[in-house]
Amino acid sequence: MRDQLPRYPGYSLRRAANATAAQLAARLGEIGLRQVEASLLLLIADNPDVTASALGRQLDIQRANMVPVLKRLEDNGWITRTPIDGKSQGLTLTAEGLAVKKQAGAIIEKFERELLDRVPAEHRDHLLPALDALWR
Amino acid sequence: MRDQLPRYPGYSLRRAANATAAQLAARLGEIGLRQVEASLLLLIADNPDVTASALGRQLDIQRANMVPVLKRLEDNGWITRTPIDGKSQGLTLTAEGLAVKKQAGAIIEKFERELLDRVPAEHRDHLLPALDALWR
DNA sequence: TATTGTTATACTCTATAACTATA
DNA sequence: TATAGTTATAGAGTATAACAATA
Repeated sequence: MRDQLPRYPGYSLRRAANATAAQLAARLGEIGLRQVEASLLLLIADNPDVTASALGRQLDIQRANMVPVLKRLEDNGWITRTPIDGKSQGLTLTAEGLAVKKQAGAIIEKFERELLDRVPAEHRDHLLPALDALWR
Repeated sequence: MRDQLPRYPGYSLRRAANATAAQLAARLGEIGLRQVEASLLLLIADNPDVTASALGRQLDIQRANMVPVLKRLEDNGWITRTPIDGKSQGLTLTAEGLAVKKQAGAIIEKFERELLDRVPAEHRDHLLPALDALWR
């Protein structure tokens, strides 16, 4: 079929993102994690007592949509909430949460290494700077 | 906030794809189109009498999920279906569909040009080949 | 047997509005 | 006034199973 769409970088960007996201989702799925949950565990590990709102801003996820995601992390015993003041609560990993975070981190590190390996060497160092220009 | 995620090309790939997709969606929304509809109009224009199944394979969209999308294109009078054999039907743009396709094509061309312009010159030519390696 | 088009369904992701309580 | 957390809800996008008709 005649298809000019792959010549568009924006189109290929989306296809590449979808393809790689599906691969990572499959790997994280093996330990019962979704991508957003893995991202949250990594962020919370590096930022003890972070608030749900701050995490949402960092990941571009609306406050309202954080609620069910964090509830699942809490129900699994991976995070705890401690009051900061009357309206904010700090999120911190439990020991179990830290163990899962380490697993997730290892999966992600391996995935990202393999992803970069698939990029031809002459283009490899250009990928991240080019992507950065499109969203940061 | 401490955030190591942007150092991962796979993460940045997804963030960049989300950010740029949102921008294109906004522009296509001004003429009442979603991205998948624009892609379909472009593909059908280049492949008269293409089948729904073939389009789905090309865009990685399941047959079942093509039904409501194509129904909307048909309800708007942008495509017509003509029987090929007893079980297949060819899709072709109407004159109205072609007019909308041209508008969509112009929006996409402009969007893609501006997207590439945002990538620093030294990285620009590497973006598409790097992305291609991740999904094609 | 494989393919096409279709229906039904469910799950995820995302966006918006609104509310309470607190800073 | 602005922010944090929450509830409810609606719209997309996506995945699976199943079916009839046809190749």
